[in-house]
Amino acid sequence: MKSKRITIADIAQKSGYSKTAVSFAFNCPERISRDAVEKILKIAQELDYFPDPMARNFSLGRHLSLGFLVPQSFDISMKNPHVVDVLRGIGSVCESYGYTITCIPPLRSSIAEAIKNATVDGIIGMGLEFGSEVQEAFKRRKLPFVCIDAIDEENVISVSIDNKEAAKRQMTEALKRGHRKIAVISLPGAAYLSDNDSPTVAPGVASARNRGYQEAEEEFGINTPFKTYPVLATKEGGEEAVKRILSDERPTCIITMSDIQALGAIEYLERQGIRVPEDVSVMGFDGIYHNVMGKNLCSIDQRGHEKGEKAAEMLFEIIKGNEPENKISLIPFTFEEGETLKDIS
Amino acid sequence: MKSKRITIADIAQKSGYSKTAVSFAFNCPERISRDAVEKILKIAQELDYFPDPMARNFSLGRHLSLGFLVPQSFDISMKNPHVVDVLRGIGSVCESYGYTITCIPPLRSSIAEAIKNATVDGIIGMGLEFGSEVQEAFKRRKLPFVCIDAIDEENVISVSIDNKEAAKRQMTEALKRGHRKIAVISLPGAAYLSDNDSPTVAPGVASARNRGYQEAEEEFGINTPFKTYPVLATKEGGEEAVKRILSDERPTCIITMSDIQALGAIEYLERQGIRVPEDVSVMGFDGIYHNVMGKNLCSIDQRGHEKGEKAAEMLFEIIKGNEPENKISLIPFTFEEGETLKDIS
DNA sequence: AATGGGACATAAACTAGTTTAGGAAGGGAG
DNA sequence: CTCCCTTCCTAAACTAGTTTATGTCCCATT
Repeated sequence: MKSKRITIADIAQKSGYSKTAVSFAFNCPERISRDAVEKILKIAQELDYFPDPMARNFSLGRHLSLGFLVPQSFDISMKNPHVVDVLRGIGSVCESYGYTITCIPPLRSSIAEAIKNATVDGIIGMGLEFGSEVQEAFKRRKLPFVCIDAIDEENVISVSIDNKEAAKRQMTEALKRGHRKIAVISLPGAAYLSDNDSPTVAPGVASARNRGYQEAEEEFGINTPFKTYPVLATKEGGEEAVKRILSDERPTCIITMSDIQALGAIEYLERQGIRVPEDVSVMGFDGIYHNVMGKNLCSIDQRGHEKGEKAAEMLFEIIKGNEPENKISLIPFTFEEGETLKDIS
Repeated sequence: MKSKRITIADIAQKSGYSKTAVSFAFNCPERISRDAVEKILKIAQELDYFPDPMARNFSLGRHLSLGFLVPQSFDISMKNPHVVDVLRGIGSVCESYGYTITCIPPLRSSIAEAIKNATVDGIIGMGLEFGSEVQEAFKRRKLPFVCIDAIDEENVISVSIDNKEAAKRQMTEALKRGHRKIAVISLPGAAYLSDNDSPTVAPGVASARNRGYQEAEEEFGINTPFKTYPVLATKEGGEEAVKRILSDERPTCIITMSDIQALGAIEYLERQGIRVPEDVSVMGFDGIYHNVMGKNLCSIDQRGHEKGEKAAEMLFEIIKGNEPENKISLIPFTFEEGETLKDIS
């Protein structure tokens, strides 16, 4: 007794018209007599029929959806407001195009598997490792693709800020204020692979930023290099990194690669009775928290929303068939003054 | 010269096997000789072929994606961390099922249109108005459907906290601390339609909460009713409401229906030199901000993540064909003490 | 030699729409 | 009366896969 679903053929039969006529009644009523349209729609109404959008999209060779490939598990990714900001930017563009946004988490722990199964017109990746399986998956699917935060990667259309310059600015601001003992809370995974680790892996934002930090130190003539503590871009990551930092020599300034790490760091420090910025300065990165524990967070604003918007717009261009003239699109960043960075000079 | 895409038929031809064999090679290699599988996969590799997931899903009558129907525009919705929290919960369940999450914004400003075009196996709606077109759209699409925050609505499978009780608790805590001049920052849209406004519209969370506020007042024998200021659940909404509140008689306590409204309210108040809680107390609702301007925000924690998880799990049950025994699933809430609510008794 | 079973392969139908190419009918012009 | 042009409509092919029902071949039993 499983009620087979009603199709265009049923409506055609009941109405005495052809499938073509029914299709036209829904999609281009002007190509058919007013009379026929009315009859067909009436019968459709009676039978609670509505054209199946998947069959429709399949037939038309489209999906009406853009994919957002999240770097880690969905749960972790969405805990980072910067990722949410980017998604929001993507979403607002999709909305204006009448597209949905498909959030694509790793499938069976594999990003490549997820790409292979994605039913979308194009994909925006963020913080992606370009391992060979991922490249292979994109190659086979022939899916238009834009990457956020994948500078330095050849042949990838990407959107990001100038991470090296932003990091250089961050470090410079700390050095200008007299800080010399500086710890860096960094990012995990591909992000800290150096350029020559593997030719198929993108160096990622972290190594670009590390170069920026180095350049700043060089300009100040400093040769005691900063120490890095790579952790996930989560509050817990920030806490964990601070624990490790405190078990080493205490720095005067902690530079983080993510506001949410800075949040975790500051909360942990204050719980330990270490005041920010009186005892330790902290700098964020992202520009998503203007206020942390009652203090304005000093940070780099990298306009997540704009990054998302730009990536989505570029992707729509590619889907339309227009290759963008420049592969790398740089979004301007700004340095955000804040109370969490103290002048100790 | 438009290169037609490679299909299973091309691989069948080149390999000398049938379409069936190619299909089996990818999906159930054990049903075909080892030899055939190898040959077919080799040719597929050479031609950069991979089965089209949309055609696959279409053929199998599934989508491998759950829809998340956002209440307002995507941009506004995602600015509210509570919505993000819910989405995160949905996403983590989808991820474990190997599903993607399709975020569905209104299509051409119409939620009904969006539903009609959604290519998903089921939909989770949040804060939805059940206007007749929306009901009609669901009826026609025969899509499994779970609604978050739609208590009181008959025949809808829903997940929420007990909004009336939560609000009653909120108001009671304010009254217990001696507050008598109380302003309520409420929610917009369907949310403040009373029960008899229209039979096709869900009364929504706001009216349930209003009943809770009233009950609390009655228990305290108060007959000067609280005044409500309905605005969007955004920071800007909170600011706007406070402006209006301040142009009326200044209350001793502002109860909001959303933490993000509370955030906007507190920031605006402090910018005006009005201290929280010394001059005015503020209560949030959601339990997403533990810290606002250096103060612990007093709020109701409604476990957005759990709401999302529960809704997704129920939806997967329905998709499997198991109707849930109880239509309404209540998630427990907790009252969060905080420094923004002062005892003035 | 006939029978049975397992392994392997495939033709054809099926998913639910869109679209192309063309046919039939009717009306107006030459 | 013929020709042509609309208007209205439809058969059949097309989207790219899966699946059912069947068939063939080969080998081991009776």
